[in-house]
Amino acid sequence: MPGPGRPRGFDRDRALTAAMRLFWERGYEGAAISELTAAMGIGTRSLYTAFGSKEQLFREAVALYESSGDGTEFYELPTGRASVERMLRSRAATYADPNTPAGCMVVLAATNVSADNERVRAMLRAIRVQDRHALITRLERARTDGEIAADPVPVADFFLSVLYGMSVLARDGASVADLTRVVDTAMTSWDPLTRR
Amino acid sequence: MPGPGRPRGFDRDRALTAAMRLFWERGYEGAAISELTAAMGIGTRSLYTAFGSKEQLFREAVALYESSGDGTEFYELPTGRASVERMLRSRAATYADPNTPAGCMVVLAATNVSADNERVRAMLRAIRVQDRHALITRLERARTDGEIAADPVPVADFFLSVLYGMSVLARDGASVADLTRVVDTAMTSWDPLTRR
DNA sequence: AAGATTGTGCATCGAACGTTGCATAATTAA
DNA sequence: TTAATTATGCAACGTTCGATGCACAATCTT
Repeated sequence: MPGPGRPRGFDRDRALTAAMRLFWERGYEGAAISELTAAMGIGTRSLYTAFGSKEQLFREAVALYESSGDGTEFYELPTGRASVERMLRSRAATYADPNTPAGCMVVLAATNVSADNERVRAMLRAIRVQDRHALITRLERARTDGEIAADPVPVADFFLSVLYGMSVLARDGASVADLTRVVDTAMTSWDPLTRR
Repeated sequence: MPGPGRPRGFDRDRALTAAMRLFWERGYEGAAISELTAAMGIGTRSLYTAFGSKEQLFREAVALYESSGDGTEFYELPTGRASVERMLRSRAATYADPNTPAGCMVVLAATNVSADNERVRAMLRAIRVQDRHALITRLERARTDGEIAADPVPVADFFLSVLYGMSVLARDGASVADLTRVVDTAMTSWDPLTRR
């Protein structure tokens, strides 16, 4: 259903994917419009007609990033331990995947930003906070199930810390095998959590 | 020993400290020269006369940052466990100190940069790699001492991951108490490392 | 065929970026 | 006192940033 008007001369989804990759690699401010248009294979005017502004393009890119990766389906696994472990291993594999930029876009793309773009930074933080609460919720269930005895909040923060740190390690060149071993070590912390 | 010429009209160390704080908070590219001069209380020309360029100012700021925090003296503690634990607790306290910007400058100030400033990013990564090898060296000693049985490299990467992740948690608002609990949990991974 | 609507290329906008030239001020050395 | 040397304020540099005005192209609707 094209509607009236001249049809778009490029594939919007492919262009958005290219923008996502560049934002992922360079961060919000590190990716210039001129670089984005080059990567997307379109002109400046087409970018603004199709996406509105750099910030709106970034928001769409983040939404695509989130919908591309595995969501929160690991949290439906029967045990808290399996949920956390699956989450960490899945992320480790994508963070160090040589076919995509290293690390997590939500963690890295706006860690430090100029005063003008604080909104962008706050947006990514909101996603992290939301993900944190999803993890806390899963760990609370693990406690009511009698699987762990510890307070879920610090446990969640511990595994989040490992998760976030893996993004930096990946940026510094860590392989999937390297990150997998990090997860192995992190999971040895699980058993002590079962005891009060 | 002033030497010839008009004397500098400001305290160079205090100005550098102010620059360090702004770089720490906003990152290399996020801190504009105009903001730096405002924070340092000097004019543009004085900044360039005294420090040469933005990149040189940043390098001095990083050097100051490194010399300000505690160095690697925890690695001289008798056990590997005490070394690692002291390092993590010390960093946790500074990362969430309300009197300074949250997190670690070396981790956060150049995680994503534009193509022009890749050198700055590489410089901070070099520091991280160097710190990583200091930790690996300490853990190798722990193994030869018979304190741990595991391979030191993945163990180092695990604790580094926790460390790096704490910077992100601190940026998202974690308190010293929060990070301390993260360290508590991380240290429960130590005992399993002693067994093969 | 005519009108309405939307996309694209070109040129360019104002603002901010990091940086510098120049005249002048303030000091030491001769 | 004079010369040499360094610091500062002012104004501006060239470049890049994100964003836009406008003419024209290409489609749907009537």
